[in-house]
Amino acid sequence: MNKLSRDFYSRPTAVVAEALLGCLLVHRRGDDERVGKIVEVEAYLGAHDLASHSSKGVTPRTRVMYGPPGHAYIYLIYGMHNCMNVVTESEGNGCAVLIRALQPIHGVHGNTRGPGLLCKAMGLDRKLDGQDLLSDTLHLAPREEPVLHVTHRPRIGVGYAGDWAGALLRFYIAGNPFISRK
DNA sequence: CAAATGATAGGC
DNA sequence: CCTATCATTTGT
Repeated sequence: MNKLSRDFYSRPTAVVAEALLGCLLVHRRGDDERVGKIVEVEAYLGAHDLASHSSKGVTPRTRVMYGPPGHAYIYLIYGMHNCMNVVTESEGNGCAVLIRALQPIHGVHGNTRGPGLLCKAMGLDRKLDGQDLLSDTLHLAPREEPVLHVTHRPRIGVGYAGDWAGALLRFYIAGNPFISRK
């Protein structure tokens, strides 16, 4: 199966974020298998990161984020779009990596340039919130080719986060045509 | 630039 | 209970 291991996720969030670039996201429902290559991510740190949902502490919504690593944190944003994250570090830390864009590999139809769009194209929604990423239903697989150059930028849409708004925690594969924005 | 659209968190 | 806000997308 070649899934990324629990240990892969149990590392500092920014390290995991960069390591996820080029890896494959696999969602299986019955006969339907959809695979996309991760080309853009953002790291969300723990309670001290004002851009992170975990800065509100443990709530019904952030429960999964504060749970053990290697699980999916999927939430509804703006009443209409789902966003998928991967929980990192260790239980109680509230860290995760937002997947922002994919390059379609197999069985994926539609636009995957943006966190809401890729969830729609991959068939991901909140029913998968808390899903174990070592499962067959939803998991990640190692990159098949090395990622040569990574670009670092401030995260998108977090202008409310004060000093954290400018942190260079958005990473993408330089030159990849499936990035959500320049 | 503004609307769509509903869950969430915080205030009262 | 009430309401401002929101890790977005789409159309004008």
